[in-house]
Amino acid sequence: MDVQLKRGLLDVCVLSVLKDGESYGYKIIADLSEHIVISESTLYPILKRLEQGKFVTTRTAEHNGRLRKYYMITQKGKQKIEEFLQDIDEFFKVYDFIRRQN
Amino acid sequence: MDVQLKRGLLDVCVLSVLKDGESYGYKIIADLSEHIVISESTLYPILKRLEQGKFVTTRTAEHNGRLRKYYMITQKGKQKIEEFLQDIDEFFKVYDFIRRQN
DNA sequence: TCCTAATACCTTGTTACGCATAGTATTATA
DNA sequence: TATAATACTATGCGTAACAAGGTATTAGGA
Repeated sequence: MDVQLKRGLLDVCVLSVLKDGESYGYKIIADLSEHIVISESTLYPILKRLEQGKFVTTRTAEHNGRLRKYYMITQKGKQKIEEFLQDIDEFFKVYDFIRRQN
Repeated sequence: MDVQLKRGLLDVCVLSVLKDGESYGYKIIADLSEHIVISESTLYPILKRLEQGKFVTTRTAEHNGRLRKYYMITQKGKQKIEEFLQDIDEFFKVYDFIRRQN
């Protein structure tokens, strides 16, 4: 997908995955890959941002001798999804405008 | 609208306005303002990019003693709109994914 | 007459963010 | 024993929105 179009989606995509239950970096990429391509160097900064903004909380747990950082969506995170779903109406209206002559 | 969501739309919005006929900076802002907020410091770099990418051509003409730079969409510019309208399907699919739990 | 708004263009600097590349380390598998 | 998979992180680049500021002319109202 076009990079600029993705920018409006990636944060919410990650939150949306976490709404199904806690997850961790590597798995989020795998789960999202069916719907949108997201690389590690894109996801981890997003997760950091989301954590700093209190849209997610984290816990670190050992799994097969390796540390895994689990991310859980917060109430604020769920609200952000809701806001997105409301804001998107404006997007659709502009889309209709662009499509008007076709 | 959310800045990140806008990023996928602004270029195509400008091209879309020009598809109705040639126009100039100030008027493009006015015409678009019904649909999307775009400031001068956002539009003029966009117009420059579009011109460099041959999506628009320009002519400068005097109007009431002032110079106006008119922008006209090219075939390549019209193609870019078409590509957007095709790409947007992916966007909608991701949108459906985000909306799935609601 | 003077001032403000409107018209019309442009540049600079800041900030945000996607992503390629690279680095580290462990476990599973062929 | 080597390679793929798992798992996380940091650095640097390029793109783009936008606030702020600058220049210049014309129109209209006080």
